[in-house]
Amino acid sequence: MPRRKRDPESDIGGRERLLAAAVRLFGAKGYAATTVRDILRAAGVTAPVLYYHFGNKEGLWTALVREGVSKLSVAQDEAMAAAGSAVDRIRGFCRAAYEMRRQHADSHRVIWEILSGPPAAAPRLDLSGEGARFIERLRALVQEAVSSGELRACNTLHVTLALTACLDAASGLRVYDLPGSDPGDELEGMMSVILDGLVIPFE
Amino acid sequence: MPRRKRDPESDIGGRERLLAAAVRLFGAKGYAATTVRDILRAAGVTAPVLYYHFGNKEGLWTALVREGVSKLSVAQDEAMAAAGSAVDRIRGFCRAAYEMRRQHADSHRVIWEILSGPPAAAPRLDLSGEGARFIERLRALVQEAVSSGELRACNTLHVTLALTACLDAASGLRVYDLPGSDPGDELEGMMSVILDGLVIPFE
DNA sequence: GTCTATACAATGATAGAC
DNA sequence: GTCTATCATTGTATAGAC
Repeated sequence: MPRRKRDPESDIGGRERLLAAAVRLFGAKGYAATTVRDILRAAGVTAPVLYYHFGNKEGLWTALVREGVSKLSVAQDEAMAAAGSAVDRIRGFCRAAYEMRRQHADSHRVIWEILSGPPAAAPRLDLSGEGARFIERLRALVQEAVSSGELRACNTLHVTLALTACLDAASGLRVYDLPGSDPGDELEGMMSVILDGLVIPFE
Repeated sequence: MPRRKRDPESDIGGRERLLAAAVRLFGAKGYAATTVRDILRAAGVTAPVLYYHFGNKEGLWTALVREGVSKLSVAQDEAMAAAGSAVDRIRGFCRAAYEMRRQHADSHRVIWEILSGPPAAAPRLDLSGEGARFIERLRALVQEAVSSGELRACNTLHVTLALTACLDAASGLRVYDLPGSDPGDELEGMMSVILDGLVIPFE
């Protein structure tokens, strides 16, 4: 029977305590600015617990990123299976990705640091496969909308990249934030700018 | 007559040497991962030079950001004064911003770390004024295109934000980079997706 | 304005008991 | 698996000579 020392109600293991604390701190301060001591204090454990479970600071970071990537990719699978018109599914796909990023904001920021931060700021983890997979999936939906005649002929790659750019902009929480604006509304508006311009008008 | 010790051809002062070295390192590794020792070694000066000119590490960072912001905003002023149709000027404005970011990639990454990086990764410097100014300028061009009848009526804010999102995506050097793709071409393509959809068609 | 030399706190990590 | 205690290294920053 495990000891119960710091948290009377739920006695989760040190491993999980560390992961939970680390994602918050790495998400708020980035890899380099987050110290092992910070994490230990926030998790309420001592140093050997971290080094026993993860080997070192980088091991904890790596475990965290893997966990985050798998969580965020779940939203993709669900959104792909949705019903509705192709354009509706494009919107739903982006919306789902946006909501997932909001819900797991810390995980998203950790991944975002790898993707968009300085090249050598954090341990290098190759996430290009995940990024490419996201693009491919969204592009398939765009292609579907063109094939079905919902959208007019266009460069599907550029449409996909533009949609992704808008999604990333809405997901990034502080860039260009204007007073009294809601990122969710902005995402809807930006998607409309792109998609409405491609809808085949009534003759 | 100043001493000439490390650099036979151009004997610039320690202050400039530090700024040049720091922008490279901060751009490559971010604020926290870049150590004062790194900078000193790269600049070929000793510690007191840094602390004499900038007070501390954060002072050097701050000076660097201010320098970068003013450099990057020059491109805006020039692009605003350009001739051509409103749509051409929108494209030119984004193109100029993109080129400026490429040319001063390190400065851009330093600023980008503040705008899109983890909230507490680097010393907080309020750049919201610069961001808002950029949005306002681009939006004025979009509004002009609508007023002149080049573009159909639309939500100018959302169009502006979408354009900015595409610009930022193309400027971010590693996010979703696909094999054999050129960010400059992608920017052109994404701008076309947005603007061509808004062009008023011939009846 | 720049150097040599150094102070001193914070960092990531480990040994060994339990 | 987790604790106490500690280490070696690296971090930012300064004193004082020139």
